[in-house]
Amino acid sequence: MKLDPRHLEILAAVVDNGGVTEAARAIGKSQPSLSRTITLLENRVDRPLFASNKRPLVPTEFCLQLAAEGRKILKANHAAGEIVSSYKSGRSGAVRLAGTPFFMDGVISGMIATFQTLHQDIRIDQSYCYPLDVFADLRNGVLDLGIIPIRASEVPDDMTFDQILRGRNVIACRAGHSLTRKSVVRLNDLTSYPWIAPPVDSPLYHDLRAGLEGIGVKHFKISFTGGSLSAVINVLSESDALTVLPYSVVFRMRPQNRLTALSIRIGDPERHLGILTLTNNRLEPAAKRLMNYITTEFKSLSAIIHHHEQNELWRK
Amino acid sequence: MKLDPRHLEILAAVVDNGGVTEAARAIGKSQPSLSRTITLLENRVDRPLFASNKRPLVPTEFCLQLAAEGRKILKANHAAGEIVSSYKSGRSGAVRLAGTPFFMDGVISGMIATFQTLHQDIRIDQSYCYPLDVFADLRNGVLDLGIIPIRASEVPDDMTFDQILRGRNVIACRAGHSLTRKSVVRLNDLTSYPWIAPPVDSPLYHDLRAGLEGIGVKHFKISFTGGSLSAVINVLSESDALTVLPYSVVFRMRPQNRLTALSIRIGDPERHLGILTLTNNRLEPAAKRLMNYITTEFKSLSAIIHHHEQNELWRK
DNA sequence: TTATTAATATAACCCAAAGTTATGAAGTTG
DNA sequence: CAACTTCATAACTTTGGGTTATATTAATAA
Repeated sequence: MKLDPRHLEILAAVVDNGGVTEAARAIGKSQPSLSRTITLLENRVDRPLFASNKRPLVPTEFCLQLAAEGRKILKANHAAGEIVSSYKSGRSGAVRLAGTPFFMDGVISGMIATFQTLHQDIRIDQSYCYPLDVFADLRNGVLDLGIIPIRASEVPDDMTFDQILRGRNVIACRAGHSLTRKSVVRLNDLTSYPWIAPPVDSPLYHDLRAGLEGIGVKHFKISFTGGSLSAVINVLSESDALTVLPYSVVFRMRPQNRLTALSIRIGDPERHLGILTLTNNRLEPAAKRLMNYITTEFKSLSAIIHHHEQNELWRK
Repeated sequence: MKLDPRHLEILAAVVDNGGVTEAARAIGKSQPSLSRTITLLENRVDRPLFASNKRPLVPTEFCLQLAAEGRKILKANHAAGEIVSSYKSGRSGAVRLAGTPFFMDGVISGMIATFQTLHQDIRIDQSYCYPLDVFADLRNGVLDLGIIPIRASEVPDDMTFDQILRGRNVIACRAGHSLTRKSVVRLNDLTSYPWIAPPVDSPLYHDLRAGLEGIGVKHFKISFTGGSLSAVINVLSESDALTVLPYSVVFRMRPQNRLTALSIRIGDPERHLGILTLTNNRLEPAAKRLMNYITTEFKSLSAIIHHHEQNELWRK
């Protein structure tokens, strides 16, 4: 005997409200509607649900048992509604984001941490990849947000790019490096130190080569390559090696006092950090929330960096 | 956000069966029907339930959460179905029956006890009343079965009477009463003992008066009246008093060896014990079951009584 | 009993949607 | 890329839930 779960819901409402009139008011339907549903259900189960000829409807034992099941259905259905609105409002959900490793580890992961203290029910799946992979993953739907440095002209037609930070790479070295004491850094200074290279397929690596060549540096020795940001930082801070890093990453590590940036800009000044999304793929509210959060965080980060530059770095 | 519980049921089925095709087979509907339900639900919740462009349908996190609720609904609904078929088959239910107190206590209650060991899920609401009340209670639906002694001509038009035992009242006294040793009981013998009268509004009381007057007894002293069967039995067995009881009641108490019946029939030979029901009121299967049980029990009781009469009582 | 009141049942209608079959489109697999 | 499987769409029918208006009926008061 297969029943309509809606009928059981209504039955529960009628029993719990002591009659069809009240129940109708309670669930926002008309009295005749409920009345007929009850009759229909009675026919289905081939048995009366309420004592006949009683005006404050008095449920039979049988009816009470069914109503109990109806109550369970009502409860589960309500829970489902809660889930939906929780996702709708972005209180729950899952966001899949990916980005270049050094940015992710150096800046984004910290932001994600604070974001998650605010939204425990939003799950974040973070992965690392370079622009070309981000394009592919966004397109086949395994990714919601991509955080990458890119030139405006490189943004594919089907994607939207929201810039969050002006791109700027710097040459980084350990705090207290002898180069930091020089007021002017010459090319010779750069080539005399070993270099740590980011992963070879990363934009940073490209910037390293192109940037150094751009300022006339042709030959330089690479002492270490690959690995994660923390590996690079470790090597960098324990040696006199140089590397190229996004300035924001260096800036964020300022409190640790392990590295510093030389006042030499390097890399493509047209490439900026931003969030890449599929234009036609309406974002989950949760993803939108995270995106907004990161955007505003970067706004204040930019402001602080700007302020800092005015007061300290360039005054040196 | 109010969802259709049927949609959640179907969602659960699809998730649990790994696709619409299998789910459709499982719940006995067409594949397009489920497919469209899913799309409809997706529109309602304004969010995809399955990853797009995947052929063995892969549910989203969100979908899984909703499906979990759907599973609860499915379960409750199934339980409701079980309740219905349990009532349908008469395995569960409630039976309200009433009858004259002495019959109920003396015969019926014992039968109910054994019936309930067979059907624990059938609740029995027993009460006591006399024919006129039984008529009324059957009519206003507070009673399913009435077990009363009645003449065929007295059965109301709207009721059905199924005889279960030929009526016969006897004069009862304690076992070992001096009257039992007399081969012939004369009127004088009857009037010289005190009488215990059943409740004044009972048929038995009427039988007592009418019966004694019928055989010429005009004056007799009543030493005790009212109370329940057990009170009457107690008084009867501790004294030399006489009373009128249904023979079946006396017979059933035979094993206790507390009372015995004199070989004098008394009362209305046209009035028989039977089960009274409303003709147009289809009985609950549970009630029908109890009715059948009582009927067959009485059949064997009659047979035993008959056998017993042939061999013992009337041979004295 | 009868009149009043409140609750429920019925009627007649409309429309959303569930069910169907037939068919098209899109992944998956060899 | 061809074959296969699985899902989506189209077009149509039918069920039944929603509505308002109205009739019944039970409880209550007079």
